[in-house]
Amino acid sequence: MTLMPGVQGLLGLHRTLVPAFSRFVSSPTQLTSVGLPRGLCTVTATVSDSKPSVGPENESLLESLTFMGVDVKMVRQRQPGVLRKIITNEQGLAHFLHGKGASRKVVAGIISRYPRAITRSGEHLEQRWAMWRGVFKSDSEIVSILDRSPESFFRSSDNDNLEKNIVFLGSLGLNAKDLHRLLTTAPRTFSNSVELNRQMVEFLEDVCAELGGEDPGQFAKVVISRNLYILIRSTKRVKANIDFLKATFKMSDPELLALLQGAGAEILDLSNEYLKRNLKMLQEKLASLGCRKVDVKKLIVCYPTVLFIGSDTLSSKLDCLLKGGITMRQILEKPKVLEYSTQNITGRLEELHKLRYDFEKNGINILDSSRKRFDAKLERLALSSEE
DNA sequence: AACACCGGGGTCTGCCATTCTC
DNA sequence: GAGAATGGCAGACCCCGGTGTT
Repeated sequence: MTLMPGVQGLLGLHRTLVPAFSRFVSSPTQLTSVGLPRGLCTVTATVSDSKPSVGPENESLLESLTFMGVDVKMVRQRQPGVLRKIITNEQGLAHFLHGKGASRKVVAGIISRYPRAITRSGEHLEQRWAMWRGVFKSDSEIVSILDRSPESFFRSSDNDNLEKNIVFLGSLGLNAKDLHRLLTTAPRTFSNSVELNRQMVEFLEDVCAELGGEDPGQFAKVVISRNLYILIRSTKRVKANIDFLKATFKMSDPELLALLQGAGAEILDLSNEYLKRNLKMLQEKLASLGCRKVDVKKLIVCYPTVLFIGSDTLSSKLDCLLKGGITMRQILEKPKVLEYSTQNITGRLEELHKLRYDFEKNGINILDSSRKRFDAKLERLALSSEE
C-alpha cells in the first residue's frame, strides 16, 4: 500500500482553476471544521429559505456544484446535510478523478448520486485509490466502477477497514483473480465492515460443519467464488434460504452440502420470498403439465438455477418450448435450455422448424449451444437438406 | 467433424433503516 | 440531535466455449 505523500500538496496547486469556487481542503482522513486554515476554504452562511428548521445550505457550495454540472436537486434529496457543510472538497475530488481519467460528466454523476464523496480529503482519496489499485489493473477500471456505483467507493471513510477486508478475503484463499472479480462485481463487499464479512464467512463455515462437511474453509471459499453477491447479503437471508431448501425437499446433509457448493450457491442470495414464490409457481406449473413431485426435486437438485428465473419468465419459456414441439420430459432431462432467453429460444425454434428439425430423433441439445455453434449447425442442416 | 458435458464469465445498484459519533 | 457510517432490502439470467467422446 504505497501512498504518495506529495500528491496532497500538488492538488492544492490546481485550486486556482476555478478561483471563484475555490473551496479546497485536505485533512488527514476526513474533512473537519476544526483546525483548518481558513484561507483554503470559502465560508459562507447564507440563510436558505427551504428548510428553516435546520441549518442553512452553503450558498457558495451550491454555486460550485452547479458550476460543475452536479444535479443539486438530487443531492438535496439524497444527502441534504452535505449541502449545509461549511468545508467540502468538491474541487479536490473533481481534480483527483479527472487525473484518473474521469470526465466532467462522470464526476458530476458521482457527486449527484453520492454527495458525501465531496467530504473526503485528498489524502483519503489517494490512500483508498491506491488500495483499489492493488486489486485492479488500471485506473480506468476503477473509474468505470465508480461511475456505476459511486456509493461502493465512497460510503465508508474507513481505509483501515478496507485494508483489513483485502487481507481477510485473501486469507480465505481467494486469489488475485477472485478478488478482482469480487471487487468488480460486488464492490460493496469491500465497504462492509470486516466484521460483517467475517460473520458471513463464519456462518458458511458453520453450515458446512453442521452438514458434516470436511473442510468448512474451503466450502466458504467455494460458495463465495460461485456467488459473488453473497457477502453483501445478510446471514439471515442466506440462512432462511438454506433452511427453506432443506425443509422443502427433505434433503439429506450430504445432498444439501453438495447442492450448496455446487450450482445451488447462486440462488442463496435471492430474497427468501422470491425463492418461495418461484418454487410455488414452478411446482404448480409442472404439476399442471403432468410432472410428479420427484421430478420437481430432481430438477431443482440438478439445476437449481431454475429457481432464479422469475415465474412469468419461466412460464412463458416453458410454453414457448412446448408449443415448439419439445416435450416436458425432454426439458426435465436437459433443463439447461431454460437458461436461454425466451426470445433466443423462440428464434431458434422458428429456424429449426423451417428445416423440419426432428427433436424427437435429435434431442434438444441444439438449443443449448452458443450462437456461433448454433449458426454453424444451421448451415450444415441447410446444406444437407438441399441434397 | 460433430456432438455432449460441463463449468465459467458477465453482471448488481440505489434506496431506506438503524446505529454510531461528534 | 444532526450527520456519518453501516446494514439490509428488492429487483430477478443469459451466454460461451474448452474438452473429452463418438
